[in-house]
Amino acid sequence: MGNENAPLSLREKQRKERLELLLQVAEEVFVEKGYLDTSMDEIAARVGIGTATIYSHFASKEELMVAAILEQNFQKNTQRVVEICSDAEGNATNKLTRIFHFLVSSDFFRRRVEMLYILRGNAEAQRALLARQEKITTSVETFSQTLTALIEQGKATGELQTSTPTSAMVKAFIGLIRTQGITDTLISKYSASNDEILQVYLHGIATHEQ
Amino acid sequence: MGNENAPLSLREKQRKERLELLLQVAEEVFVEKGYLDTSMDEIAARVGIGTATIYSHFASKEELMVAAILEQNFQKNTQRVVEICSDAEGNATNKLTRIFHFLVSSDFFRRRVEMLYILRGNAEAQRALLARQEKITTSVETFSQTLTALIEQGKATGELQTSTPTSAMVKAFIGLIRTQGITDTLISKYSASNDEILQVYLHGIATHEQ
Amino acid sequence: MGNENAPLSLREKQRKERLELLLQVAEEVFVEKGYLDTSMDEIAARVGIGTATIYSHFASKEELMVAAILEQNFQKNTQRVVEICSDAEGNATNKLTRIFHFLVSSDFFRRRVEMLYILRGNAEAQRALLARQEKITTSVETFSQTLTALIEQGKATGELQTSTPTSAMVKAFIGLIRTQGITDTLISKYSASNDEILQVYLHGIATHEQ
Amino acid sequence: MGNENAPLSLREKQRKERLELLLQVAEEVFVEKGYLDTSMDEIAARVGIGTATIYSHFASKEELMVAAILEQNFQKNTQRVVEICSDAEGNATNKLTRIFHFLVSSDFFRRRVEMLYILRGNAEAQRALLARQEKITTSVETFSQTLTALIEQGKATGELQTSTPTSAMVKAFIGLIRTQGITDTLISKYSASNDEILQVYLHGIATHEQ
DNA sequence: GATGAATGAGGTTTCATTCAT
DNA sequence: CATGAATGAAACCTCATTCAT
Repeated sequence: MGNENAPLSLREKQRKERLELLLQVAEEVFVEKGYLDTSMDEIAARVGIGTATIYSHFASKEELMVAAILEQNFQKNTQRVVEICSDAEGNATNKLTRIFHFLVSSDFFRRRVEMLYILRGNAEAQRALLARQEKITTSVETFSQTLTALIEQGKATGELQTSTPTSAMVKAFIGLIRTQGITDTLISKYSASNDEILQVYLHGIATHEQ
Repeated sequence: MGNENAPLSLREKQRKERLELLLQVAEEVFVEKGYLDTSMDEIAARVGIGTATIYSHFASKEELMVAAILEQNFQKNTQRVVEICSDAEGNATNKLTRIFHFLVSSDFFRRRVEMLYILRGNAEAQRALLARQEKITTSVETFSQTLTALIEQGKATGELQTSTPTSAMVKAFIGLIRTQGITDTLISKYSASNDEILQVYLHGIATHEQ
Repeated sequence: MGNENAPLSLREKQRKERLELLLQVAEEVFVEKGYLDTSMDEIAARVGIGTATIYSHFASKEELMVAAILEQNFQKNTQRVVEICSDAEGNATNKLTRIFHFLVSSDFFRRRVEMLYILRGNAEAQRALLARQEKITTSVETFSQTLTALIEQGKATGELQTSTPTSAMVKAFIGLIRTQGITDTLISKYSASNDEILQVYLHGIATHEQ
Repeated sequence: MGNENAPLSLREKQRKERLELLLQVAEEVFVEKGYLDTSMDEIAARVGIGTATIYSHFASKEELMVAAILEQNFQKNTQRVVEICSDAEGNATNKLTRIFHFLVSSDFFRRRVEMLYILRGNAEAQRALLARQEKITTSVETFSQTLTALIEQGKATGELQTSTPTSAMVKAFIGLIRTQGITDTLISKYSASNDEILQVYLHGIATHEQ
C-alpha cells in the first residue's frame, strides 16, 4: 500500500490531468506544424492554460518537445512490442513483421527522428534530452532487450542466420523503420510498398538452406 | 548559335562566381549551425556580400537552403555514382558497396533528410522545393536510372534475385543510406558498423542458390 | 495593562518569528543579488514558507524591500551609535571616528542608498516608503538627535568650530559615510583609505587655534 | 586631411544624428523613470525609430544605459572642469568651489552613481561597462589629472595643507559631489545647503596659519 | 491563516525581409 | 545592380501577484 496510490488531492489531480492534456496537445501541434512554427503561446491557448503555466512543468520549449515526443509514446510503443513478442504464436520472422507494421503505423520513429534532426546542434536541447533521458531509460532498455531476445530466438531455431551479428540485425531493423518516416521526391517515385522493403530485410537475415 | 554560349560580360561572370560562392558558403553554415541558428546576415557576411544581395538570387531563406543543400552537391554525387557504375570491373554487389560507402561518406543524404524534416510543414518551404525542383530534375532522373540499371544488370547476371521488384531494392538501398545520418541513443548502443548493416541488405537482395 | 504585553499565543509567536526570519532572509537575498534579480519565490523558498504568505505581511515587493533594508538594521545601528556617544571616555572627534568606522563596516548606509536609488521614481515604492516610514520614526529621531548632541558637545568644549552650523556638520558626516559604499572606476584609482577621507572631514570641522 | 573629416554620405549623417538623438532620449527616459521602469520600446517610440534599430547600435539595454549615462555627458563635463582650471583668475579654493557647483548642478555624478548601483551584480552590465570603458578612458584620465594638478597647485602656493595626501583630497572631493545626488529622509531634515557642506570640505583641506 | 499553482502582462531580443541610396 | 540600415512582428520567457483549497 505505497502512498503513490494514495488519493491525490483535487488540486494534484487536476494538475496531473492538465499535464497529460498538455503533452498530448503539444505533440499534436509539434507534429502538425513542426518545431519551428509551433509557438508556446499557441500550445497554451489550445490547452486552455496560460503560457506561463507550461513553464511550471517544463523548463524550455525544447524540454517540452522532448517530453511530448519521447515520453508520450515510448512506453506505449514498447509495451506493444513486448506483447507481440510474448505471443505464443508466430516465429521470429512473423513477429518482426508485426512489429514493423505496428511501429511504422504508430509514427513514433518518424517523430523521434524529426526531433533529433531539429534539435541537433542545439545546446539547450541536448541538456533537455539528458534531463528527460532517465525518465525513459527503462523503456529504452526493455525495447532493446526485447528485440535482441527475439532475434536470438530466431537464430536458436535456425530461422535466422548466425553469421550476421545480432546487433547488426537490430540496428538494421530500427533503421528500416526510421527510413519510412519522411517523404522524399528522390524515392517517392519508386512505387515499392513498405512491405516490399521489409521483404528485402527479412530475406537478408534469413537462412537460405534448401 | 544560341547566345547561352556567348561570352559572359565581366559583370555577369562575377555574378555567377558569387552565386557559386554563396551556395557553397550557405551549405557550410547550414550544416555547421543547423537551419534555425543560421542567419542570412551571417551567410552574407561570410560570402562578403550585402544581405540584400542574397534576395536577388533567392526569394527566401527556405529557397536558399533548398538550393544550397540540393543543388550544390546533387550533380556531383550523381556524377560519381554514374562513374562507379560505368567501371568495367566489379559486379553489381561490388558496385553497390562502393556507391554505399561513397554516399554515406559524402553526407549528402544526411543533409537532404535533415532539410526535409526541418522544412516539413512549412508552406513557404514546399513552394521553394517546387520552385527549385525542376533545376535538379535531370540529376534525379540520372541518379534513379543509374541505380535501376545497375540492379537490373545484377538480376540479368543471376547475381541478384528476380523475385524482389527492382523498385523495392532501390528504395531500400536509398533508405539504407539515409538511415546512417543521425545518431540516436536508441540504436547508438548497438556496435554494428555501417558495413555490417550493408551486409544485411546485400544478403537480402542476393540469390542464394547452392 | 495593554494587551500588547499579553502572552502571545503559539500561533502568534510562530508568526512573529517567521516574520523576523523573512526580513532577515529578504535582506540577505536583496544584498546578495540586487533588487532586480531577487524574486519573491526565491525569498519564500529560502525562508521555507509559501510565496503567498509574504503577501500577508507586506503588500508588495517594494514594501518588503523597504522593510528589509530599513527596519531590519536601523534600530540596531542607532542603538550602537547611542552607546558610543554615551561612553564616558573620548571626546567628540574620537567618538565621531568610532561611529564612522562602525557605520561604514555595518554597510547599512550602502544598502539604504542603493535602495533609494533603485526605487527612485517608482510610485509604488514611494508609497511603500511612506507606509513604512512611521515604523522607524523613533530610530530616525534618536539617530539624528544623538549625532546633533555629540557635535554640539564638541562645540561646547571648544573642540569643534562654532562657525559652521551643526546641521551642516551632521549632513556632511552622513554624506561621508554614504559615499564609501559604491566602487567607481573614477575614484577607485585613488589609493586613499577611508581613514584619510575621514581626516579631511575631521580637519574641516575642528578648531585650528594655536 | 584625414578622411575622418570627409563628408559623410547622407545615410551616414542621418544615422549619426539618430544615434545622438537616441542617446539623448535614452538618457532622459532613464533619468525620468529609472532603469527598471524604462523599456526599450518606449525609448524607440520616443525617438521615432523601431525598437530593433537600437540593437544595431547597442548590444543590450545595459550597454545603452552605460553609453547614455557615461558617454553622453562625461566629455562635456570634463571639458568644463578643464576650462575652469585654466582660468587665470582665482586660486585653488575658488576653482574647487566653481567645479563643485558646476558638477552638482550638472547632475552627472548622480546619474553615474545611480547607474553603478543599479548595474551592480549584473554580469551583462559589467561587460557593457568594460565594452564602453575605453571610449571614455581619455576623459577619465583628463578629469583625474586636472583635479590632481589643481590641488597640487594649491599646495604649492601654500593655500592647501601638505599634510593630507592629494589623493585623499581628490577622493573626498568626488565623494562630496556624489553625496549630493540622492534625497534621503535621514538627512533631508537638515537644512544645510550644498554650500555649507562644501565649506566643511574646504576648511578641511585648507591651511590654518595665522 | 497558509499555500502552491496559475497567470496576465510585459520585457528583451532576434531576424527575415525591404527600400532608399 | 548592390547594399547596409531599418524594422515589424513575433518568440520565448519571467515574475509579482492572486485565489481556490
